[in-house]
Amino acid sequence: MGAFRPSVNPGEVVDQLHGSPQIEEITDKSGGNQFDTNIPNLTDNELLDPISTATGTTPTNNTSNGLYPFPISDVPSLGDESNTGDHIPHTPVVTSPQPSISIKSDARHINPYANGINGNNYMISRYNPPASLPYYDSPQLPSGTTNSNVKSLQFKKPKPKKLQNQMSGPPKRPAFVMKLWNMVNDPSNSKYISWLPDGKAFQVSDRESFMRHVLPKYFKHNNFASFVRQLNMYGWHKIQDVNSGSLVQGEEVWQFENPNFIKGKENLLDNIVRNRSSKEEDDDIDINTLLMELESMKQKQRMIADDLSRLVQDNELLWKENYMARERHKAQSETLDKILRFLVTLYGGSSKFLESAGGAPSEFLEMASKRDAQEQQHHPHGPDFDIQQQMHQQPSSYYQPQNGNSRLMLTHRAHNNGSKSTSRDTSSSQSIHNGSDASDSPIQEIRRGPENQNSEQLDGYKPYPLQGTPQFQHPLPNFQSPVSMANSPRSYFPEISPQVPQSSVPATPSALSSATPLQQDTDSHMPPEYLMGNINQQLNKQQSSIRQINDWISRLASSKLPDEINANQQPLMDDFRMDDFLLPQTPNGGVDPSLNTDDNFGEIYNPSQQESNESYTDSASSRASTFSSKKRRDSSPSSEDKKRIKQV
Amino acid sequence: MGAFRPSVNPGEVVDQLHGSPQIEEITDKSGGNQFDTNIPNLTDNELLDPISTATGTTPTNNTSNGLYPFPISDVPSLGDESNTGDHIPHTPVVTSPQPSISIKSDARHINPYANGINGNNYMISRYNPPASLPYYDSPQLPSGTTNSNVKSLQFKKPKPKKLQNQMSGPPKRPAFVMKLWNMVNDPSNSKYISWLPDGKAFQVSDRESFMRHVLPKYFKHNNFASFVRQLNMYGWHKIQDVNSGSLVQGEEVWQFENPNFIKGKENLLDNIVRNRSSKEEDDDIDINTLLMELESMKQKQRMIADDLSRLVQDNELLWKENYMARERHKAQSETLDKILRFLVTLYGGSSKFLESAGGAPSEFLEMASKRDAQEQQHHPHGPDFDIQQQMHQQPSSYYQPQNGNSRLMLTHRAHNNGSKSTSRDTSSSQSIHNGSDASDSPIQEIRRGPENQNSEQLDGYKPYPLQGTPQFQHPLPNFQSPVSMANSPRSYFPEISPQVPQSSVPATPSALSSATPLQQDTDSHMPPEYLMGNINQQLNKQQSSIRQINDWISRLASSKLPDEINANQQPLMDDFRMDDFLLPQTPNGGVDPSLNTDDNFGEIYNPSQQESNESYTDSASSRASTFSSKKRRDSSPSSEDKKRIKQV
DNA sequence: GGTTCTAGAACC
DNA sequence: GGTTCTAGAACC
Repeated sequence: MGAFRPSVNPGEVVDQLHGSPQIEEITDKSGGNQFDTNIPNLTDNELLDPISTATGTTPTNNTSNGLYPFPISDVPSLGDESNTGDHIPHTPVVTSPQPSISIKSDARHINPYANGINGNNYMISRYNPPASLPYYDSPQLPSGTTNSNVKSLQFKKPKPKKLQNQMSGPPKRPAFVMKLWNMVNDPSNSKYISWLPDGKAFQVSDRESFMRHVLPKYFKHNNFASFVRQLNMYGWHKIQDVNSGSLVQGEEVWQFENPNFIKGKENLLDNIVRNRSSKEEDDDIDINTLLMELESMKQKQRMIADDLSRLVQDNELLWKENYMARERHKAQSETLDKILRFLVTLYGGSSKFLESAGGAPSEFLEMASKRDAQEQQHHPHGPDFDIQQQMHQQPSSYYQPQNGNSRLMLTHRAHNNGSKSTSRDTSSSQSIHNGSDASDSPIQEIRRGPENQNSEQLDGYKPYPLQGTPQFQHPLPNFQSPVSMANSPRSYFPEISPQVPQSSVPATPSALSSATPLQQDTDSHMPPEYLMGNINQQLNKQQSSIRQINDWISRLASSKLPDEINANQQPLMDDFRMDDFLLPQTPNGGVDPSLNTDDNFGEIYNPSQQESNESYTDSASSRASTFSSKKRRDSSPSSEDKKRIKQV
Repeated sequence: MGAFRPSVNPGEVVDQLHGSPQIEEITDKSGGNQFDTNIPNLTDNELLDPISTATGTTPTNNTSNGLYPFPISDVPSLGDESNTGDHIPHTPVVTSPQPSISIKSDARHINPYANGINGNNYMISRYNPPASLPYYDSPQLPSGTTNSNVKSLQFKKPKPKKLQNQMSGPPKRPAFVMKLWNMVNDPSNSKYISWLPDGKAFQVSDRESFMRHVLPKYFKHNNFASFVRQLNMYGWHKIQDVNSGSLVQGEEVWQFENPNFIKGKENLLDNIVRNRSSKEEDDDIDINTLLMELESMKQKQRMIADDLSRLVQDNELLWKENYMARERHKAQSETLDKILRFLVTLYGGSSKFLESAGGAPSEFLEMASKRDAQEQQHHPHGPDFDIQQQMHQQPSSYYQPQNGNSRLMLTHRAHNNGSKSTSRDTSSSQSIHNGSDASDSPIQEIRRGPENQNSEQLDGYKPYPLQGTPQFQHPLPNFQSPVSMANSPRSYFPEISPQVPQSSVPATPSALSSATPLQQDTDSHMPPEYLMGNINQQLNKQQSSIRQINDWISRLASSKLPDEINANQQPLMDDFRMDDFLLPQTPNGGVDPSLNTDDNFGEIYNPSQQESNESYTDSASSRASTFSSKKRRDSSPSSEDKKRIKQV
């Protein structure tokens, strides 16, 4: 049952506020009155018939203990005028003998029985029932009614209503409810308080008389305001009386209704509960948990931001580190190629050597040049992999992996543009070989693509393009940029993550982003196994290349030398066997089976990569490992070894 | 002036609540009274002398327009009993002629004038003044008084009090305040409302008479409750009367005080302001901004966590990538060393070559073996660098950088333990050279330390220890662990960040950590320039090593061949000049000056690292770059070159 | 800003 | 849970 909101013209609503019932009170005049107003006094009829309530609470005649200072025994002496008492003492609960007007209305808080000029002249109640109140679930509540009490609506968790029926024993009804129930149903009070004809509300016809004659019988006070406070506390609401101010009949009424306080339906009283105070748990945890949650989140956010900052710095360094590792690798590869080519130049002319080696060095070189191109096809994303949409900031610049070796490699120009200051700042520490700048130039690539024609100017560099693949020409963003992933070079390496979302951190942290983040729905992270597979593939390729080089060297060493030095080669090869270098051997001369695993790291990692002069001495080690100490002694360029080689 | 809290014994406090003044009201009886109570009626003396208020509002005799339904003209007909009117109409403002008891007290909210039994029997006011109210800044407020109204205390920003004195014109005082001021100061109302003797409060002696005779003259209502509501709204507070219930004198009093409502001090009225409603801006923004801020922070935190997760994955991959790049580099270095050693083996015996080359290869190798040890001293943290306290999870296992090349290198065993499944899962894709497992074993290190004796079993591997430096034997934590930095391998590389805090993200996100995070105070991030400097140093070392190798090869090539093939070498060297391989040259044969920058990336990066078969053809490129096409043609192992070499 | 109905809060 | 003082909220 909700508050009825009749759609009357507001202009037609007569202001009846000042004719509405007012609060009155009994004033104890037994001690004398120094003022000139005469307070009517009452007979003691009603006070001699206290009605026991559900809790059995009745007023006591205790005036001296201070707990109930209002003396019941004083009431009879309050005045000298008797009520025109027509009430029936101690009759059982019956329906109100009041004249009944058979107007039926669902409009609660509206008094249809007020003797007003216009029965349709409704007064709109000011009470906006909170949505959480269980007795305000009525669809009659106009949709336009909004409750702006944010605290009570938004922060109070709806409490599960405890079902009284499932409790053992009779339901415990609040004392006030039972007092009121008895009060209204007692015919002896019908002059002062009575049911409305429809039995859905009660009215207090004369506050003053009610206060004096009825209230003290049930409560420890005769304060009408306290009575109203209790009514409100238990869910009653005043019905605005449209005609209470007209005073045509001279009747002022206070009418209260409660959807669970219906004449004759005592069981409904079980639904009447005292409105819980906001003090008990709800409000406190609401506001305090909010505060704590906010503070906790702020702290966590700071810590996450710190982690993020560290990670960003790590990442920045790692990208650079990777880039330079690639460069080192490349430089070494070039050196290797150069050496090989030099050896080929030395021995390549020997057709006899090539045949005896089982393969032409030129073939190897040719194949080696192809190996990265072959690796290209192992990439899950081909050259046509579409990452354009990820690059709307720099739509025409992205890194296209061109071979396995340069998978994470940044271009020179891009890197220079992105972190020029960093590299320049630290370049002062590198001048170890200064004074010979011209000779300090790095090793240059031998094989060059046809388009690398302007590499003499650094900024004009263009990478060698694969056919049909766009080039990576634009600078990378500055690595120094803090949290945002948008500036991460990750987006330039689509083979790591095919879906690189833009930065999800809003630019203005204080702005509550009404737009939902875009990347939340899909987990774009690449499984590490995938990338590790790539890396391992590259590693395998790399190892196979090295293996081939060593194999070639081995064949070169074991086979006949070129024609020019062919005559004396045999003694050398008897003593210097390249297999000793290339294959790990057990002490008994066999191949170490423990090294023949498919573990990549086991294959490539050499734990004894220690730089020490002792490793070149015979007293270095006696361990029976891959190489026997004898073999190691043989491999060291000792004078003895050189001597034997020289014998060739 | 705050609420006074006398420290009386609570047991001595007499409950006077029910003897306190009550709310009363005028009931219009002009239309007849159907009830049996007699309401005293009033004379119309007072109503004929309306006092104009500050706003000039006076009740009108309008009974028909509905705006002021209480008819003033009806009042004279209300009753038949006259007040014992001793008031002076329209006299100027004078002090109350009431009998004055010269009790002076600072105890506000306490009625010292109540004719009680015990003047010290104070009633404690229930009003806890909010701290934000400007008129409750009194130090008299007991410190033990706590206000649990969190909303009003914690979330309402203190509004700067607008200074009325700085406004132009006379201060605008609220109408209610002026009405009350006039009301209390009008001697004609002294019977009903008057100053207390000390002039710091006023009292309403007889509510009923006051409501009937005074209120309508100033307000649009005769509702005492509304009057009290206004009083509360403007900062008045009821003074608890200890003797109001004793009724010894029969006098009931409603006494209200306001620190800025003092008899004779009209200027204080400027300080009386209506209590701002919580509806206006403050409460709404307080609670709504809190909600919005919370939601915004949650959203941002989700997004930051996503970024963090991505970065962690990136980092994980990059660490592995770096590790394997190190391995590749090492394997290449070993290959290079092997080739060189082979060459030394081939040619080292020739003392003539060594002398002509200007340096012994063994010297180079020796020096090369020292170079990383030399780099070791460039590390800012020596072997004694204390990172033990960062490793309390694995206190005895950390990575000690042993040389520059392995700066980021993980140990084999550690890596295997950490990500064994990953490497195993992807190892199936590497069996390109399967069928020859024994021969597929990786290249082994030639130089071995004395302690690498059990490397035939992979798990028993021990790295070669530097003297006095602890070994890195324990496995690294799993890289898969999500956000926490504690599991980052970063802590194993102290040269990157000397202070690696433990994870700052609490394990239980919902727990509001009372402990402050440890790492917040100091920015432990390493400047990138520092690490870049290290990297550049390594790069320089690496480059210088390669330079030396090339230099050595160049000398080797340009010098006389070993004795055995010495006779025919000269024609080869005339055509095959290693300098062409090693130094970038301009088309005119000079060294390309554009490459002689101190830019590290420019030094090491070779943009034309494209693997293509075309790079071996003469038609590959015509760019005038580091190598002329002629030189490139020369460098390719063409049959012509071989032929020339063969001529040697 | 005023009036009314209702709820909050403190104390009993 | 009851009583009292005060404040909130809606409407005027």
